[in-house]
Amino acid sequence: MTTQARRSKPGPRRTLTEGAILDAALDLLDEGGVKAASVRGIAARVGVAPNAVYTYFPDKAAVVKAIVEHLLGQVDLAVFSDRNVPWRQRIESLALELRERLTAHPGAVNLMIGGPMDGPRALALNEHLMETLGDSGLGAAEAARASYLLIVYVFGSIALETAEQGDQTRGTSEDEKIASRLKGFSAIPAASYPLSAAAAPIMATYVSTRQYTWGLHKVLDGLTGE
Amino acid sequence: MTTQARRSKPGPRRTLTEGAILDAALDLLDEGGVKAASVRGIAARVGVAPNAVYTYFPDKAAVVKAIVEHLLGQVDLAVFSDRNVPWRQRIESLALELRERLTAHPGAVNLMIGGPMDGPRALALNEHLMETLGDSGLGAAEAARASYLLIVYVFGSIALETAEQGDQTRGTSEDEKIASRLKGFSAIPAASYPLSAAAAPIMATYVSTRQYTWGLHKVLDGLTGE
DNA sequence: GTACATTTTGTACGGCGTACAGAAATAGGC
DNA sequence: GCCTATTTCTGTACGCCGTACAAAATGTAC
Repeated sequence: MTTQARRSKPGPRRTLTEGAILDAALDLLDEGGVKAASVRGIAARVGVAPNAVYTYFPDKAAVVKAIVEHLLGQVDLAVFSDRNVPWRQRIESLALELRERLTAHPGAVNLMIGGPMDGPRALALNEHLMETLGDSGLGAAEAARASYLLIVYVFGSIALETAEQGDQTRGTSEDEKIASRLKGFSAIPAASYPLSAAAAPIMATYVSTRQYTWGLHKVLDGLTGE
Repeated sequence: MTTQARRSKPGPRRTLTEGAILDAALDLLDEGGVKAASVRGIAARVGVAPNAVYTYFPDKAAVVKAIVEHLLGQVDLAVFSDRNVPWRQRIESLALELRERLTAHPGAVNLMIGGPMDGPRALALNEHLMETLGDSGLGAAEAARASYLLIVYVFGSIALETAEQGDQTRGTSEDEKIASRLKGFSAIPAASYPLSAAAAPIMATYVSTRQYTWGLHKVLDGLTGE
């Protein structure tokens, strides 16, 4: 160890870290939605000139990618790897965990869907899903297709859920959201859309954990042929 | 008809129509992605000053909403209402039609997911799905939940599909897209992600019609408890 | 101490959505 | 057939965005 790998670069020490930038970006995302998470906004929050951000990330797309990876990295896949737990339950727990992490930052899921999810964390998630589905007795090819179906369901659900809520303040409880939706649905003309008007109380609950798990169960039922 | 309802307003005649603006916006969306579909770009294409667009739409969000409705309006739901056709097949045909219409304009589905889909066309789609699922023997509440599950699947699939393709030129065939994806997957380190590396040929086909219908069948299987 | 690599800032460019005021064009009331 | 009210479109401008470029400040290695 004659060569000190660290402490090698010349120039002033950095005043920030990538993590601090990502944290600031997430805060802004939570407070003001996607439009608030601008490079200039991030820089202002961490107390630095706008272009200083480009020392840490080549462009804004890289920041977005890093946020996505950061969020995916927050879910500890090892927790859902206990083979003593039935595979269906492991998948359900993971799906619920993902929903919780991502709905905590509305607008974040839109960032994910904006570009390809090809980072290492996304890959690890894919790997984990295929591994778990392998335990279900599915062959390798079927497990792969099935894991993509699950990814579509999870991210599609969350994306639609946050989209339907628009810019609604984040602090509201699930019951409040449902009540607010139901109120909006009262404007549906029953003459033109009788089934929708009648189903308004159900449609209001589309953004609930119950609907999420209900749909997940149907998907899993379809996968296991039952 | 003594009262001419039309030809009533003062002021110069309009030089454009809402439709012309939407067509221009869709063209730009196809050619240059979401960023190209700017108000200024649209105005330039139809040969008008940027702010003239605001005569037809109150703001850009309204234009986006109109595009979404325009696209949804392109699918003629009546075609999928023939009760002589089994309900599963009707849903499958509709799902395929939606995918075709929306993947024809990559970036458009991101616009849909960006905000709530509460326009009349979206409502009509929901109504149609609930009606069709009613034919399957599901109760009203289950049919409502099931239709949302289908919407999540359809729009989630298309959103992920267009996202994974990034800014890939639109003209490429499905086979070319798959080949390109497979090439990219060869970079997956088999040591860290053995299952994913091995499943690369399957994962490459995630963006295919086959995967889309495969997943749809699984969802429908889950819905019918088989 | 000097040379060099690196971080941060100041400034600037082009593009965005859109607000505002004014000019041109058209309808209805007299 | 003028007058007035209303509407459409343009010119201009503001504040925001992402980011390129050059210079200043700061650190390491020789």
